Amino acid sequence: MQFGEKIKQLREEKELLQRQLAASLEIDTPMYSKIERGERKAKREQVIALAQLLNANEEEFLTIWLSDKIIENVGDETSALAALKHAEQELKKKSK
Amino acid sequence: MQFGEKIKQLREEKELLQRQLAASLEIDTPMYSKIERGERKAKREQVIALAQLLNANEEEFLTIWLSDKIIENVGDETSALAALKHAEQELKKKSK
DNA sequence: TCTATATTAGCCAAAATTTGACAAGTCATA
DNA sequence: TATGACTTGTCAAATTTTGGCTAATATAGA
Repeated sequence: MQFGEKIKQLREEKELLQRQLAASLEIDTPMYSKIERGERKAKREQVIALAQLLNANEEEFLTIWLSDKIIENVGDETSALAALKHAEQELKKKSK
Repeated sequence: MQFGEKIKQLREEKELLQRQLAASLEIDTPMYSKIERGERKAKREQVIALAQLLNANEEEFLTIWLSDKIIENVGDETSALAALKHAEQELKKKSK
């Protein structure tokens, strides 16, 4: 599940309109539409705002949103999976 | 192990100078130095060229290099690890 | 010390990417 | 047709990245 799908799903469950969420985020509707379709990426604060507006878990939202960014920049490299695993190891090192 | 450390290690084992590799890559020495220290990131073709120049495995080089990019853009998010795992799952879906 | 060579630090402008906004488009429904 | 919801396309402004230059620092040998 990607971020755009996620917020679309929740928005529809709550029967909200794009323009309502757009207004809350202080962006225009086309921009919100693009975020929902993954054509543009939300900024961190917007992710947080959306979690609140949609009564969702902020951590989960950030996780999915970050995951989108990661996938976007590994592109279609064949070594993508190996790189992800390598990155995990490096991250664990860093946190120690 | 990050990309910069890796090429530095191999370069020193082979007793090559930064300026020699820089020349092969057609960049100046300061730029090469920055790549080695991770201050700048190499471009894909440079990674491949370096693998050849240092008799190293191209796939491995690309993996480490990609991993650097990933780590750079997850920044210091607390959800970084979870995002990596999530991204792995999404990637696996995509490849199916 | 003096010199030469290797490496690093800082800076800047050009190039590339991202961003936000707008106008106009489609689609469905009354 | 008319309206409301959403999408598409385009554009310039803003931001980021890039490449390369100059100067600083370090290191080793004469």
